[in-house]
Amino acid sequence: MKLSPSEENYIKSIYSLQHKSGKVNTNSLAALLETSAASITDMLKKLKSKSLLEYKKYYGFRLNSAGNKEALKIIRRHRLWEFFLVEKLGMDWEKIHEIAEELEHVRSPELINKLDFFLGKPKTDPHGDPIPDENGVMPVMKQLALKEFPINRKGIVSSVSKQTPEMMEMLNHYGIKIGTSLKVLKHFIFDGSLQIKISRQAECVISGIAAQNIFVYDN
Amino acid sequence: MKLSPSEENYIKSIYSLQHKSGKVNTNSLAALLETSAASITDMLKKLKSKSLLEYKKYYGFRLNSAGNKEALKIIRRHRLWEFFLVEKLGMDWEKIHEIAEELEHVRSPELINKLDFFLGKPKTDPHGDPIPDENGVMPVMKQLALKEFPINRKGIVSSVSKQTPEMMEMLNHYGIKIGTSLKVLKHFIFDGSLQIKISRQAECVISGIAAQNIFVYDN
DNA sequence: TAAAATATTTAGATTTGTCTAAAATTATTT
DNA sequence: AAATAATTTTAGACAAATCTAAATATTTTA
Repeated sequence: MKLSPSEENYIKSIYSLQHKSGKVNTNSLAALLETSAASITDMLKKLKSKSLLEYKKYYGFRLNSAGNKEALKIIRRHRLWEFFLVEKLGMDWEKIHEIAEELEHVRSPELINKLDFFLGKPKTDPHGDPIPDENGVMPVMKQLALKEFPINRKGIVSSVSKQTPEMMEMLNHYGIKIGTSLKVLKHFIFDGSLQIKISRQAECVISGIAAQNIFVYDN
Repeated sequence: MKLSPSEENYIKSIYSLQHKSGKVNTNSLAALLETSAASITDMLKKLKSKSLLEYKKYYGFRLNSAGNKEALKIIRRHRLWEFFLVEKLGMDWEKIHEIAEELEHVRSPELINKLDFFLGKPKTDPHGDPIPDENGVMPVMKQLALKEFPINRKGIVSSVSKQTPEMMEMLNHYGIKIGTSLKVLKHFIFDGSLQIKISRQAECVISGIAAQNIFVYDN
């Protein structure tokens, strides 16, 4: 199946809307892709004709299993390149997405599998999002809000809900990054705050609100 | 200056024809790009309107200094990616060109400069072709046919003239690759053959014809 | 349940890069 | 130098991906 960069972007965005917000419709997709609703309709017809999409006029649409497979390939490429850009080239988190958007459209499977190997077959990208393997299988890792994480169990920070500058400032203060290892020591019922131990640092206290927005893998 | 992948491919090909064969005309460019002469004319007008090209109808065309600069940027990206594909991912020589053709169109300067640094600022790509630096300057390295290389001086194999399977078979037999370090020990006048010492191997003899087609950097 | 609001699709145009076939220009040959 | 050959350009068409504006369908609301 040959796909143009544009077709790939639509597939990826449909996949993303299906999984993040559940609801996918012409307008939300147009908003995400910053294009017109008319363009969405045009492309839906095209993707349907390529058998990647179920689509009925006015009724709705959704990726079929072939479309899902393609989406997972694109996501795999995107996330592996993001990992490369951060871990090997040392680029900043904020700058990598745009570049990975371009690199992801290079469709050589051999390239991607060798890149995967070179990077040490990472399970997650720098944002903590899982990287599908070469069969399109997402590694399933139980991910919990730090707030819900059991006491005295070692966890690995997997993602944060909003990557605002304010959030980044706070994480920076605590010395928390994706991949940071930590433990919850105690919950204070009074204000919902938590006492935690971050690896190689002294114990500290973090607010309940913060702990709701930091996600951790069981480990 | 924003350039589409297609425009970049034209610029690169014009540069290549100008430097390799000297003569650039509509038909030779059409042959190289595997497209029609009419398409060439169309693009020449466009590149002229973008002030990258001098062009007079029926008369001829050539990159101006802005066009040359763009060409060198594209070549830099291409060769750095080729180096990456071979040296970091371990891909085969034959497969890398096609992939680098795609990667080269990702135009982020920060990406390319970080990649350059990550790769150790290589001077040449896996084929031995020089990689322009970030100012668009080609590293000038004196390159000589092995046949003409002075006796008892250390040289680095920089390129081979024809990359035919026959040539590759022979190079493989001798254990010669791009980057291989060697010395010429003796010239046999009788048949033009040379006795050479390849690093970490026993001395051996190579024919004059072979030695005319293997190029070496002074070192 | 009509009317109004919202969402989606169609119709027709535009841009980019390409094509073929014909016309124009330049080069070569007799 | 005229005829022929080769090269280059133009004219007009096409496909992909987009757009705006109008038409159509669905949903909400009063």
